[in-house]
Formats: sequence, C-alpha cells, structure tokens
Amino acid sequence: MMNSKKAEKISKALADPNRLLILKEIKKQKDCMYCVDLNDIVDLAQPSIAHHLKQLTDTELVTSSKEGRNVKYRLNNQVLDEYIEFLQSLKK
Amino acid sequence: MMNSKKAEKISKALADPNRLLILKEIKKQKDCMYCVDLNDIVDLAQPSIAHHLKQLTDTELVTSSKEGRNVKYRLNNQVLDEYIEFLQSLKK
DNA sequence: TCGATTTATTGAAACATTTCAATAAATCGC
DNA sequence: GCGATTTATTGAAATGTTTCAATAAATCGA
Repeated sequence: MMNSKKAEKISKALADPNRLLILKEIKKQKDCMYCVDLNDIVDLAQPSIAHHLKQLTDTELVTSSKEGRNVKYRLNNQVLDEYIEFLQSLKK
Repeated sequence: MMNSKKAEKISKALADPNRLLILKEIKKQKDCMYCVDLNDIVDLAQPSIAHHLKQLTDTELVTSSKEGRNVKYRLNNQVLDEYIEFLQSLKK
C-alpha cells in the first residue's frame, strides 16, 4: 500500500545518481543483475555499493535473492507501479 | 527533457514529508494555492516553508506567479508526467 | 507616508546521508 | 581444511539538508 510515508521513502531511494545508475543497470541486464557486476559500473568502494543496494531493497523497489556467494537483484515492478500511481494522484 | 540528473533532482524534491504535504494541498485547492495558506497547514516557521517551496519551484515541478503581496502556486503537470515517463523507462 | 502583511534571504545549529577502511561472515574450488 | 571470492557490518570523517531567528524587500490599506 502506497501512502505518503512510503512514497517519501521511495523518492529518497531514487534521489541519488548511483542508485539510479544501479536501476538502469538492472534494466540493461534484463533479468539477472548480480551485485558483483556493479564493481565495474559504479565508481564506489564495495561497502558503498552495498549501502546503496540496501536502500533499494529496504524500500522493496528492488528484490534480492542469494545464489551461492552471489546476490541477484530484480526490479519490483509492482512497487514502482504503485509509486507511479501515487504520483498520478497528485494531479487533479 | 528528463535525463537522470533531472530525475534525481525531482526525486529529491519529492523526498520530504512537508513538500509532499504542500503538493497535496495544491491538489486539494484545485487551482489556486497561495503561499500564505500554508502557514495553517505546514507546521514549520515561515522561512522553512519558503525553503521547501523554492525546492519545488527550482525543479519546475511547481510554478509560481506573483499576485500583489501573495504568491500563487500550481502543479506543473508536464514535468510530473515526464518524471513518470522516466520511471516507466526503468521497467523493461 | 506609515504601519501591517507577505515573501525571500542570510547565517548558524541540528540532523541525516554518503563514503571508505577495516573487518566479519558465508560460500566456493581445490 | 584452506585460501580466494563475494557480500554485509561497523565506525568515523566528509558532505548535504532541514530548521529557525533575524532581517530585508515588496506591496497593501488607511
């Protein structure tokens, strides 16, 4: 359910260039974006990348699943759609 | 034009409870939201409200026009639509 | 013109976020 | 088991945001 508080958190999650870059990379890779691939794409130390991924998964905008040593990320279309719906509701 | 940088700024503008409250109030008042009305709605000192309005107008998410001593605010539907389009493009 | 009203700006304190080095934990290949 | 790889956590410095008091600027009514 998307109330103002949740929308605020998602907005915050989207309000960073590195997190937007991560989301774009998830899209680019279609289905299976692995954390380890981000080291070549995001110009940050590993704990910083982990920090950004946590923010994205905390809002459920992105889901994660463990595969051995690796972690796979996917966009959560439903949450994004709910956020978009919230934004639409700001219009009259 | 909505690139990542602009989307980041709009996300930031949306990432605050008081600014979301202001946007909701603009919607509520349909067409003519005056700055002075916000004093009763937003529980902040006047300079803080001015600061939040500035962030909203800087991104062009909200437009302002002077009417005598007062300032009138409107939602900029086009910018919001472009932002939504950007979010849609994050999906595959 | 003068006092009252409305909005904007400045500067500083409080608070939050971002970043990285160090380190821990889990899993893999050998 | 053991070293290498991948991800997560902790703690601290740097940076950014929010808030308000003080003040300025613009406009209105009388």
